[in-house]
Amino acid sequence: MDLGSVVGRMRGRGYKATPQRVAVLEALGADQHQSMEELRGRCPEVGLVTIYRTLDLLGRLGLVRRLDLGDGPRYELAESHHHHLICESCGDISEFEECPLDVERLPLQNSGFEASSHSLEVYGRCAVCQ
Amino acid sequence: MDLGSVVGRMRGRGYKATPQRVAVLEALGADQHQSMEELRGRCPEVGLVTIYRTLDLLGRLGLVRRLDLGDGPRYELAESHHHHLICESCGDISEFEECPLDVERLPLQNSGFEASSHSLEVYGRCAVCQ
DNA sequence: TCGCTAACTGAAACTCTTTTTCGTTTATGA
DNA sequence: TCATAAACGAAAAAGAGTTTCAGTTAGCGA
Repeated sequence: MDLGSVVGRMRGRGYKATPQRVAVLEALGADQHQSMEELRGRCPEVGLVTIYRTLDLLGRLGLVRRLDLGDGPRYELAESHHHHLICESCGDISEFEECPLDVERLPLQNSGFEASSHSLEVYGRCAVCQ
Repeated sequence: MDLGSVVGRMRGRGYKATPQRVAVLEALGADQHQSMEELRGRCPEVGLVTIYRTLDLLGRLGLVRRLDLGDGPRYELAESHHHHLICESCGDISEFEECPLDVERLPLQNSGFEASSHSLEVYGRCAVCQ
């Protein structure tokens, strides 16, 4: 999803496409699963409060996902569905695309639960740390 | 794993099995994925600082797992390996035992990553909220 | 069983992250 | 261009978690 369509989607729902919001979106697009500190560094002209509010808004619009991989919250664009390999030794995070989930084995039929998304993290030791 | 063996394991590593630590362990055993607030309610005689320190110690011993399911951290005994269905509407959390992961499809061979554990959460709407 | 000591506890103070408040500014539609 | 609801940001507040430190205790050895 490109920036233009995101801006259009925001306007369509009655939200203003301010320069600050666009800056946060661009910061989010620059890398995967960034911490607040990293995001701040990518848009230093935007006030801290505004970053928090923008992430909240984008989250409610379904455009941004909030992760918690062990060391504080991280944020990523929701379009990038992937999973994480987290090294418990050095903290490095890498991602993989293919979803190793066997949907048939999810206990959804009997429970009446309707799944909309999921999150999978694999913890262990990366190649460097072994 | 029963309380006795946990106490034995702690002593064996040079840690003392104090009444406070036992109380936290019993509180953990009372329910799944509890918040700090719930744990506090289950062992009100233990100081807040000691609960944090005990959870940290038990985590390092591999006896307790820390979860983050969207609303702050939660804690559970590591012995109970299961996954979570989280209702985004009412916040209810239920768990299921069977692991729907297709290990063959995990990209571990080529990456050199050595997995030791994983965490899977499915988000959606529970039967009641639909 | 007793006493020693390293380990442990908890109240208070502190740090860090996130949220709220409120006066000012601005994107957008008419 | 103008009006105005929405948004911004600085400061203050709230909240979660950590550190400090003086007093207490579990567990070992005698």
